[in-house]
Amino acid sequence: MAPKRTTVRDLRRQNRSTLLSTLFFDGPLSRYELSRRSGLSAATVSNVTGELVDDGLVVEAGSVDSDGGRPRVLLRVNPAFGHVVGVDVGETGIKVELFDLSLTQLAAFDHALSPSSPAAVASLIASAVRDVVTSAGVDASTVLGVGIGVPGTVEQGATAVVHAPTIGWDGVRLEELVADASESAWPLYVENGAKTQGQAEMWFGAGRGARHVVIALIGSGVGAAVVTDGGVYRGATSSAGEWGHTTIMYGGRPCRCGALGCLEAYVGAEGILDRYRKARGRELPEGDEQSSVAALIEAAARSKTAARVLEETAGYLGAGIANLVNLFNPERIVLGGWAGLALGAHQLDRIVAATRAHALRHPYEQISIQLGRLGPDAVAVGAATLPVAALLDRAADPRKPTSPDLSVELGVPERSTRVF
Amino acid sequence: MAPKRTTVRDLRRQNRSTLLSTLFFDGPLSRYELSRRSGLSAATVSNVTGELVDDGLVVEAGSVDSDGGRPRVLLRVNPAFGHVVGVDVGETGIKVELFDLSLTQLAAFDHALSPSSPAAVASLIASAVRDVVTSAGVDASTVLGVGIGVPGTVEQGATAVVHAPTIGWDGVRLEELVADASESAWPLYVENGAKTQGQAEMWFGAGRGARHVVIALIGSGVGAAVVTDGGVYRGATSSAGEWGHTTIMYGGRPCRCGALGCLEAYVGAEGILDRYRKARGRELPEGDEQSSVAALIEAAARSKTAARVLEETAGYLGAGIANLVNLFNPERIVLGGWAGLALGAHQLDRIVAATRAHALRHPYEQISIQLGRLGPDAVAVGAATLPVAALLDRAADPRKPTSPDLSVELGVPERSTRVF
DNA sequence: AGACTAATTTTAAGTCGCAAACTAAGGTCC
DNA sequence: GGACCTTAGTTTGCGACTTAAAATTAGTCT
Repeated sequence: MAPKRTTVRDLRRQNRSTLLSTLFFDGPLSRYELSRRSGLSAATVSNVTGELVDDGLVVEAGSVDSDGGRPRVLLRVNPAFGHVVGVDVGETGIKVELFDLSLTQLAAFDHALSPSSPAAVASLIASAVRDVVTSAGVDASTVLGVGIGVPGTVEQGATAVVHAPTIGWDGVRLEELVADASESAWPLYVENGAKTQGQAEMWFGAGRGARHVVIALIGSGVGAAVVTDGGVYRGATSSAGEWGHTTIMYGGRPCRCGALGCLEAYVGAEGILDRYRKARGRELPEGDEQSSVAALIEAAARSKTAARVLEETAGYLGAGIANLVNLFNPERIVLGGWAGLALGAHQLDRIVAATRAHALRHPYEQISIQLGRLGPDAVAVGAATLPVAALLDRAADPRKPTSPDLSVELGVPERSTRVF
Repeated sequence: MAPKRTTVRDLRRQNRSTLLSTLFFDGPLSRYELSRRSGLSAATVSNVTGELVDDGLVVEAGSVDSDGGRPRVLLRVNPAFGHVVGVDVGETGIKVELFDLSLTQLAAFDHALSPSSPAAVASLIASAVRDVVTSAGVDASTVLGVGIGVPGTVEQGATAVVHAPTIGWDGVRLEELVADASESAWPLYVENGAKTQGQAEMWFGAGRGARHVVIALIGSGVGAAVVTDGGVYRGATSSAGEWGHTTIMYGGRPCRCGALGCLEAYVGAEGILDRYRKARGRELPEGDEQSSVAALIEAAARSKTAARVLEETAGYLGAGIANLVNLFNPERIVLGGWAGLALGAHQLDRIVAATRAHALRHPYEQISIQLGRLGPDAVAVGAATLPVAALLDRAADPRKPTSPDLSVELGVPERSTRVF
């Protein structure tokens, strides 16, 4: 409630952050160009970049002719300033990947995960992170933080609390568990996997350049990451964006969440296959969800039943997307997730048509609907962006608190929420 | 795209704004208390408030004993610093109200409005504003701005463009039309009526103190104002929050927007009455929508049909609210609009139960569902808050551009978007 | 009246960004 | 090859800002 005070020190912090972020996203730039883009005077740019270079965050990267004058010296974020780790906790396994600051992958580990206690998962995460760091020959002290994407909602507070019904977690203090299981005191960032995947699409995929985007993710379940004004929208307790459990057919099919008529019950892989099974009147061939959905799409070329199920799916999905369009008025919709990409590849026209039929004309005219561009590693990459976002936001090593006294006074360790 | 530069001047502006806003919302406060709340040093508070007093924005307001020391001098926003006008453009008439800076109503005019051209409406607005100002004996030069709430979406840009299908407006540049029809050059703020009403509930009604709120408005149509992080959410082109036209029953009742199964077709007054008509099998007695809905609610005590229609309505409405809960994860839902208040008064328990049935447990547990507290003037009051918000945001007379050169350079006149 | 307390104001110091002057590093022209 | 131009980046001097500490002000208590 207390409005945040603004001191003269925040100026510099903010300008550091602005310049560092610009360098990060828009590649090597000269000081001159930085001045032009940020509106800051050349003098200030010179000062601030000087500091950033002294701190090792930024390095010079060659120079470029300048139409008959002193050549411009290019600056860029130092990829070797530090490393970040992204963890994707899935329902059947965990992925751990190590990146440098430019999010170039240096090493990756996969671990199968049989259902086990949160503490066991936490200690697996801790040891896998340590392994991936040592296996890449990276000095542990250069790791700036570890981002963890989990399949459930994450309450951000003094410590992150995870609710993930699909893996039986309810109120798991994952951040504490992992910290206890680790020897190193790397900052941990726990976030919903759909949100980390969305962030990855924003930074490196189909969301680049836009400020209002909804990334719709369809796999076995259905979720969404809502980006408003360039930042992932979290709501009051970080569980915003539960698109899969919005009602699209009042009184309709039962959903695994217990309610009736959720979107997920119609367009989630499980829902699609179940509808196909019913329409077909007999069991599907054996196989996991991904291959069954692929088989369904392939069958649509010959089978009227399969084609009709897919058409209906496109209709439901379009209506669901239209709801997002009407409520959030984004400039772009990104359709992702393995099932979303599969459906999109064969039914995008139909999906778009159904969206148009259900959305209001004005917000509909603003959007473009695109397929996601990132592969199955997007959750881990997105998780790894979390410590990077903290770095860009503070323009300083995220491991050192800006002002220890203040954070004690506030009671809650400050954590970045803006990401872009 | 260009990140905003921050200069040392912005510091003072921001601190002025912080202190002025604190005084506005939290009533008379001493400098000492301001220092405590803002975190600013006593010296800065003294400096800044001194300026604000010199500028006439703030006045002293008595003093309070201080347990045996120098008494605290209370400060408050000067209600007489200026006046603001709120206009509610409805489908059947316009309301124009004049307020002082503390949003105390000084005068009000109502005009019936038969369907007429946008230009005619604009000139009626212009003359009604002039009339209400002169009739209250207020000096025209003290009017800080005019807020206009309209029944449609408003694209905010260089000039506001209104799309309001219910009154036949499509792409009306209302701001320009009103400016042309006025002699005075008061700043105009055009905004969707649901959003202004939501803002009124946030400042003075059931939304006070919360930062993530959805104000659901049910009248003849259905809309919502979504407040995220204390500010009204607008989306990419300001048409966010079109809750009424989200699909809740795929393939269901036709809606006046042309789509099938919109929430509005089920819980908007028109939709309710139409469903009642069909359930009853014969025409309803003559009467306008408001009295017909009142009659329906009254009939529910005796008539099973009427009771069932209301129950069903509560069910649909609860599912619609649950969608808002799942997507936005607010801390509070405010149910408003004349039909919303009428339904809420008699069916709140049922609505809450239906919401619980359709929402995910975690976000559901965060919310409280309340009835709106403001009456039919809320749209006009909310419209009048727009120039006040601009004043608080800039902590300076909103009629004078902060820096004319800069706004020319930017191409677009800066307009406040944060409101709280 | 004098001591004491607590709210403001004044003062001195340090930070910040900016405009203008200045330096660096290259090219062009003769 | 040297005078001169062009463009990039740095240094300098200045005004604006916040802060901590000291001073002042305005009451209460004995």
